[in-house]
Amino acid sequence: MVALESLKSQDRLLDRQAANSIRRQIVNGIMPPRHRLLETELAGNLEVSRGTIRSALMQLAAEGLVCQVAFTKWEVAPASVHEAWELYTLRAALEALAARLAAERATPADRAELEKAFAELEKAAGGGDREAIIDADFNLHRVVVGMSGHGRLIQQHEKLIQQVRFQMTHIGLTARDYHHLLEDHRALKDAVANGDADEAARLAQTHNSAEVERLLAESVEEKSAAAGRKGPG
Amino acid sequence: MVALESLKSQDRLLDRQAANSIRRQIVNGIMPPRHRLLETELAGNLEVSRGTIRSALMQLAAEGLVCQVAFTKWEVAPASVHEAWELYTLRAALEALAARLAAERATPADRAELEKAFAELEKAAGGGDREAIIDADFNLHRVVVGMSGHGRLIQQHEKLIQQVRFQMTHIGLTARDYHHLLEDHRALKDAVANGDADEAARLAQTHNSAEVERLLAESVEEKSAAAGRKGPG
DNA sequence: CTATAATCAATTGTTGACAATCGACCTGAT
DNA sequence: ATCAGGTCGATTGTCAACAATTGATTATAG
Repeated sequence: MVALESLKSQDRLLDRQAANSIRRQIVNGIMPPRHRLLETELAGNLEVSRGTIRSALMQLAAEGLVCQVAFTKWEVAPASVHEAWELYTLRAALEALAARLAAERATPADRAELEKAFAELEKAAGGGDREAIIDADFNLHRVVVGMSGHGRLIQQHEKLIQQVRFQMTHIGLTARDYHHLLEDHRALKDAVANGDADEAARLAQTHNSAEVERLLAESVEEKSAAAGRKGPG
Repeated sequence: MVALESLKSQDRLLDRQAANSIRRQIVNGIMPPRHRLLETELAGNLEVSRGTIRSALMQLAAEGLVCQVAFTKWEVAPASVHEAWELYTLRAALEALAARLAAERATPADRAELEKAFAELEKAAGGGDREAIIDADFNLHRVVVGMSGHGRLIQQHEKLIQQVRFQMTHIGLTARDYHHLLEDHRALKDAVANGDADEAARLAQTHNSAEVERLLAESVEEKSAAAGRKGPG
């Protein structure tokens, strides 16, 4: 199965593989924001030509993980509260649409997959493994979006998720307490499964908006703390 | 001014210029949906190397105007009612968010630009030049989105608009009567200018949803007409 | 005549060399 | 000491040759 998957002609291409490798390093925080990327260095590390690396970097730029300054340099995208704000507002809008469509079109198979994804999240929350919870969380959202039957939405959302993960690891956005997290997702799941499109859209919207609020609150906190440290001293 | 614009290092790059050239041909309907693109041919026409063309095609693929089949071919994206449906639902979601943000953040300069864009639309509608009306329409939306101060939203929207134009020219989605079109936009403009965020979001949403409805209605019409022609004959 | 396998031309994928550009460094004048 | 200008190394942009893959064509066996 895995062997067959990896033979998809897309993943055989060297530039895709290179992009995957670099993407992993960015999303997992190995390459920090603003980290400079040298084509020659990457080409050496991954043992492909510069042209191939160039192609990979262009893909990552289209995904918003890398920035290009023409004739000058490539660098890992910046991380900031504003970037995170952009991502969450976009995410709220896209997931609201996805939830609405998913609720309208849910098939029995979809509902089963949704329940399974939620059960995984429940299990992870019970276990308390932070990384597992985050994965299960993202995966549940991915399932909902997948149910929308909206190709562009699915694609955009996937890109968005990668960017969110990147920002999360560097902005240090902490997860909410697991009880609220679980209940939020249960409500969303139920609305989608019951075909209540308006409610599903509303929940998806507010779920993400809540994250934005927390983000901005934390950033104000940090700012005032920083001001306190270096302010009237 | 134009000279300075064209010196922006981005537009100096050959692959960007090539992408712009090909994009124009796709969006203006010179290259029809599913039209095959040969790297060598394009390279010959535009007098650049194949590598440069390849880079341009990758950009256009990221914009959704071109599809790639690995090891096999490039072709212009397909046009269909489903594609158009995806674009309009996405557009409704993005423009609703943009309108909300624009209403919340509008500055006097923004409001002036908005009024100007609306005046242009009014003038075009009075003139009756179809192409001019479409341009002014898109431009008004562009201004609203620009007011959002949301970089990713602006970028996504621009890509979306290009795809919409492409689908429009091939699906043959006709413009609504100018009176309704104008009043819709006036209402949106006023809501944004008055800072009524909820109303602005609602209007942006419904304005686009109405287009989807018309699109689907027309397509059903066509289908039944086609069925009638070849059906019980 | 059909189905299967081998062949081949057309096309895309990858590479290394060459050209253009930029920013840092150095120089020298005011 | 500061700032304008020039030089140079490092890096990105572009190209043309080479390799790999594909789908169509042809040959061949049943």
